[in-house]
Amino acid sequence: MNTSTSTQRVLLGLLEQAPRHGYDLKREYDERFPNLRPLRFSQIYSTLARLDRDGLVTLVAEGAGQGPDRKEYAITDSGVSDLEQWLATPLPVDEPPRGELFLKVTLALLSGREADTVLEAQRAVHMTRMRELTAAKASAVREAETVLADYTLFHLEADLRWIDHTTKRLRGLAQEYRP
Amino acid sequence: MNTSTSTQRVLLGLLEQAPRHGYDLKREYDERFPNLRPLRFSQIYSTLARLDRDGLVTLVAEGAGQGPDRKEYAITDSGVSDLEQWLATPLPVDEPPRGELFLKVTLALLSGREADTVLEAQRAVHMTRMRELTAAKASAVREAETVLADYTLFHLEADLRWIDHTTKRLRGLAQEYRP
DNA sequence: GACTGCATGTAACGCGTTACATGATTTC
DNA sequence: GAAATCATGTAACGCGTTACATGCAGTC
Repeated sequence: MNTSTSTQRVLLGLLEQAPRHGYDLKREYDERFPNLRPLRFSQIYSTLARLDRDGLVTLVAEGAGQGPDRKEYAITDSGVSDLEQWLATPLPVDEPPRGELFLKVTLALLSGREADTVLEAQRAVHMTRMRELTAAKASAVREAETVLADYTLFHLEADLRWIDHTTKRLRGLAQEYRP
Repeated sequence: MNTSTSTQRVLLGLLEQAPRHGYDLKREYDERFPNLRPLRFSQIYSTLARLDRDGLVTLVAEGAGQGPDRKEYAITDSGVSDLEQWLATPLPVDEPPRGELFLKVTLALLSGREADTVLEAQRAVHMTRMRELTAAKASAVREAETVLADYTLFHLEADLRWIDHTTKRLRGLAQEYRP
């Protein structure tokens, strides 16, 4: 079962700590990962349903508890080994990039538009965002926040380097596309 | 109409050069962007159908030509302005990251597993991939290839920096998660 | 007659988003 | 009694993937 994604694994990881129902999972996710891509309720419930169907998770209690009916799920053995395997396997690094910025530049050049301004505009947005993030990082309370901010900052920097690098090569690229 | 994605825009961009049918679009994409995420036929056809439905593209000829029936599409005025707006608008840069590696480290720490080995394993994979890409870049024929390789290389480097950076902070993070 | 290449799709599924529906309990 | 919070979902859609279906034309 190597098909599931990191969303499924987060839920498995949280359920490994203790059985929980969907609402609690959502709250704990929001609390622990406020700066990661948010998870909606609907996504949590549908992901739980799939995990259940695939035997990585089991319904251990239903209807009990205060308030409306709740469904408490627990991780299964096969869920634990799935999680373990995920942790042990590095992220794939050989996937071809989406290259949205590259696409923009290429399509601009192909159609004889100004690719320069595309890169300049992106550069400005990146600079602004880096300043924001640097400020946010300085006032961060938890170390996890700064570590995550650094992740984004490093990649924004990588983009900036590429933007500058590519700006210098625009003439050569243009010739390649319109010979 | 700001909803469409870069896949839609690539097709629009190619169709702006000349009307084409799906099969040709696929071939031209493969030729021009062999190192980007591949587009399947099914995706091209369904994307074309959506573009048609949204008025960004129009069917200009059907059935004509040698071989089986073909459907030739042309970009519309509204398609051109969509493309232009896409080129003029920088990529959003304020979206929260997916942070898969961050998630792995966090979940490892939460469950008392070795987060160190997670980062080490990832580091090794990254190093290997960087060597491969550097070699590929050296033997690249087109400048577009090297520019795209640089994009990936810069981001692999950013990941590596983050991996090293985070490795040094593991103790602090661990304390934060298990107080 | 079989195979390859050309050309177009459909079906089913995964994952994600937005919007909506349903009820029960707690609080004012 | 109204409103907020708790808790669970469904429906419809977008985009992407894999697998499968169809049928024509030219080649061996």
